[in-house]
Amino acid sequence: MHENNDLIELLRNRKLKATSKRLEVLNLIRERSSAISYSALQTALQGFDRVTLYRTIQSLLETGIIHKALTEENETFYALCSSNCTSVTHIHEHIHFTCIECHGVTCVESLNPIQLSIPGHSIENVEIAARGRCATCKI
Amino acid sequence: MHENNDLIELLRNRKLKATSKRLEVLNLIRERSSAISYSALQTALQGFDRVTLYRTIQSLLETGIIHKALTEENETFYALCSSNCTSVTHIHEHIHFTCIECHGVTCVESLNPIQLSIPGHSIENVEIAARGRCATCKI
DNA sequence: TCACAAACGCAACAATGTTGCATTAAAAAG
DNA sequence: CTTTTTAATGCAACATTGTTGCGTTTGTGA
Repeated sequence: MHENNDLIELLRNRKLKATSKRLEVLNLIRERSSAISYSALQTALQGFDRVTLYRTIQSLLETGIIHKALTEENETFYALCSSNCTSVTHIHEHIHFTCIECHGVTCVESLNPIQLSIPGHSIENVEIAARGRCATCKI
Repeated sequence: MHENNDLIELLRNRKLKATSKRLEVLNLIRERSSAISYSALQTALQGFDRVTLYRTIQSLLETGIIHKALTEENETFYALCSSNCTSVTHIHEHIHFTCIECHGVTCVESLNPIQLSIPGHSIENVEIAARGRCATCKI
């Protein structure tokens, strides 16, 4: 393992052991600009035990290292959290954008911060999923 | 079957046969104020074949009679579409609100219409999932 | 009422979720 | 640096949901 010092620190800050499996998973998620689907993770991680992948994802989710991207696809997508997420604070201001052409899922920042209010309800956090064409597929 | 005439019409408009199974499912979805989870559907529909439920949901989704509610829960929730949805036009302006106390999922209207724009991207539709406390659980 | 197309139920298999437990690897202690 | 402690992994096993094919049943239009 080479340039993983930052990932190792990321894990240790969350009291997770910096194991080779977790580093493999995190490297995969980090190295792409878009979110990665569960099946893509599986495919890339040949020889990885199914349960290990399952539990690795769980612990990374719980500790705020990665997050799920809500999409209308039937698959689950994962992406790295912004640096200030923890198991307690786990809030993203960004939008999960699904391209209806290439099916890539990316985290993009919204220009204008979304301010929602629903009468009688208290709102803790808000997730936004948009569908459309990404810059590459827009013709 | 009693007051199902409107549901029968709804199905026939979409060129779906108004079968007893579909009416059962639609009645369940309609009769509650909140969205219904897959497992709740299954529980309520004892003796329903699993595949039939699966294909019923598929066809109702495809024809714009019901829609999925995106939530951060691990379950899928379903709710009736607004009356003008079809297989082509399938757009909702409302928000899917998940209560972190009672775990109910409801479709609520947003006060101010959300206007998003992402540089370089074309946006076809937007889904918003909010989490918080509903009016009942807000103490 | 009949014929046809659509929907259903069953069987079967695939993919993913989930738990317990023995083994192994990482981190902390000495 | 070695030992001890603790967490993570791999395996087995089972649960849940997704998905397809096909013969039978049901709804609908002729």
